[in-house]
Amino acid sequence: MNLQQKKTSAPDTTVLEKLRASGLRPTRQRLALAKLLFGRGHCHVTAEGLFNEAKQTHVNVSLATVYNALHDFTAKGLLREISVDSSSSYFDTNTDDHHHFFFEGTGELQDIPPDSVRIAALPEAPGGSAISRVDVIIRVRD
Amino acid sequence: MNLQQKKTSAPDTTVLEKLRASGLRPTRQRLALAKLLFGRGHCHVTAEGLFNEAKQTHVNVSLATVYNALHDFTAKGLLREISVDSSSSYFDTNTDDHHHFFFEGTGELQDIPPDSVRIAALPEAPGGSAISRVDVIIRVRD
DNA sequence: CAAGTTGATTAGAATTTTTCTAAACTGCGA
DNA sequence: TCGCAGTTTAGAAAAATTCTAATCAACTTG
Ligand SMILES: [Mn+2]
Ligand SMILES: [Mn+2]
Ligand SMILES: [Zn+2]
Ligand SMILES: [Zn+2]
Repeated sequence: MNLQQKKTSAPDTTVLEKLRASGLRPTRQRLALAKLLFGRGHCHVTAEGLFNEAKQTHVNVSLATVYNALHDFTAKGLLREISVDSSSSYFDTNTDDHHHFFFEGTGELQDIPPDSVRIAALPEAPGGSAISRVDVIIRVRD
Repeated sequence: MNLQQKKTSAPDTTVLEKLRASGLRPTRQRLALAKLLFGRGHCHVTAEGLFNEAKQTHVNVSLATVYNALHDFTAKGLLREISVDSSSSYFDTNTDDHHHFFFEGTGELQDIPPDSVRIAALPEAPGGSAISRVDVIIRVRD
């Protein structure tokens, strides 16, 4: 149950290179998860959600490995983590600077077109600290 | 260990009335927690943090009761819940419309003076949904 | 190219955070 | 005062996340 990668006959070159470029070993588990994450358009996933997708695709990884991969990808800038809700955190395959709608009923996230939010004034970062990110979350009731 | 309220000889009238006005029974446990929360200036607490304060003040409540009280207070508009961090959610005694600095190192929250953030443009709420709140969180590295 | 070394990775186990639900309590009407 | 009904509490359970020991694989050496 702990087989590691074997040379895939038709590797998804794009995803493979994405991992290599970031300095993460393209293991069988990471490749499979990266394919699920980056193989189609941008999406917002939870650990549990990605884990379930993996199961459906017969990709055998533990939930802990899903967390590890999500955190590793985030640390390398391939994903962005978003906290909107105490229930669980979301990971966003869109790492461009952008903001979100959060649908309180369904728990879903949706990107907001970058230009439709404009912040006119921002305060100074307090005492010797530096701004690392500004998150705008528009909560909507559906 | 399950004694309920008994008439306190010198009740904190302000806190007592705050609970009565919101329609929550002013039980011994809620009064004690409300006193910790509202008895001083505005603050941002986690369930665990408030639970520890309670222990230090020899207020005997279970952690589950702290969660119940925080959620009840939030439902009645006495508190506001904030998600910034997957580790745990925060509850804010300041229910006015305002935004936050989040110190990534220490995990602390700090209010931003209301006028120093101005949002110039906001998008329409998508398809038949209505905006319930806009949260701006400025993450800073300390 | 085999074996040994070392650092990276995986995933079961443990921990932390939050919620559920049965029991305890309280307010009210008889 | 007593019993009933809705409310509240908190131990137990569940859900979310992290820890760590075992495993794996890249690299070095012979
Ligand atoms: Mn959590
Ligand atoms: Mn949880
Ligand atoms: Zn997004
Ligand atoms: Zn605040």
